[in-house]
Amino acid sequence: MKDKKLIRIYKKLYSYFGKQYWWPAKTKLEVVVGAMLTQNTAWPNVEKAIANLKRKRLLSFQKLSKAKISELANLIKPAGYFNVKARRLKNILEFIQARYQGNLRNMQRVEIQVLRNQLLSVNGIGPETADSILLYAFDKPIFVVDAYTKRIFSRLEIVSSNSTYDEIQSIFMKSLRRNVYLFNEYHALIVRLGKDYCRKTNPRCNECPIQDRH
DNA sequence: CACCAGGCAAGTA
DNA sequence: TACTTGCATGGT
Repeated sequence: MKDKKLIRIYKKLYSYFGKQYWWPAKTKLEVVVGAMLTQNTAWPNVEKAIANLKRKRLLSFQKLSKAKISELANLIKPAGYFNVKARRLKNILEFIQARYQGNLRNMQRVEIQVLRNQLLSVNGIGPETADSILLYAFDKPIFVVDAYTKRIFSRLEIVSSNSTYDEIQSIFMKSLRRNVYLFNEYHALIVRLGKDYCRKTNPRCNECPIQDRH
């Protein structure tokens, strides 16, 4: 199924907003940590939490692994849900230690669907977090679906409002070339659009670059 | 002041 | 299977 609409919308967004330069992190580990912390949380709050970890020189695999959950919880407070997220960080760290000897480079070589299933088996990693890690930490060609994607594209009647994560993902991946750069920018552009334009309280909705109501 | 943010898991019927 | 609720800080 060759839906050109998705390509058209991508081009519109890209020419309107330009390149988004995601993910805003230097290392794979920082992407993983950021992906966990940003669950249902505004990015600026995640930045504060990560800055706290960096200030304590804790943003390395070994240091994070040694840190107590209570210490992590205390440092990541600005990102919200800090008790839950500290536990979840430990879960992914323990998984990487057990399965990959704590070496993120070992994960890079693993086939995408295999790695995706492994990530999904970790308590605290759902489909969006798994796919964010795959795409933005490991450069795997997979499309990240989030709340904005669902809302905006269901109002455009490209997906239905009761579609599941996998259904929406499948629609995007069937109509787009399997290309890491494209998937990277497209998701980032959707977030940009959703944040800056497409919300009820925002009067700028009129000047929305894809010309519709979301 | 209310609302919500780059979700997820666990509980309920 | 299909909802609902808890988790929590900080920006608008």
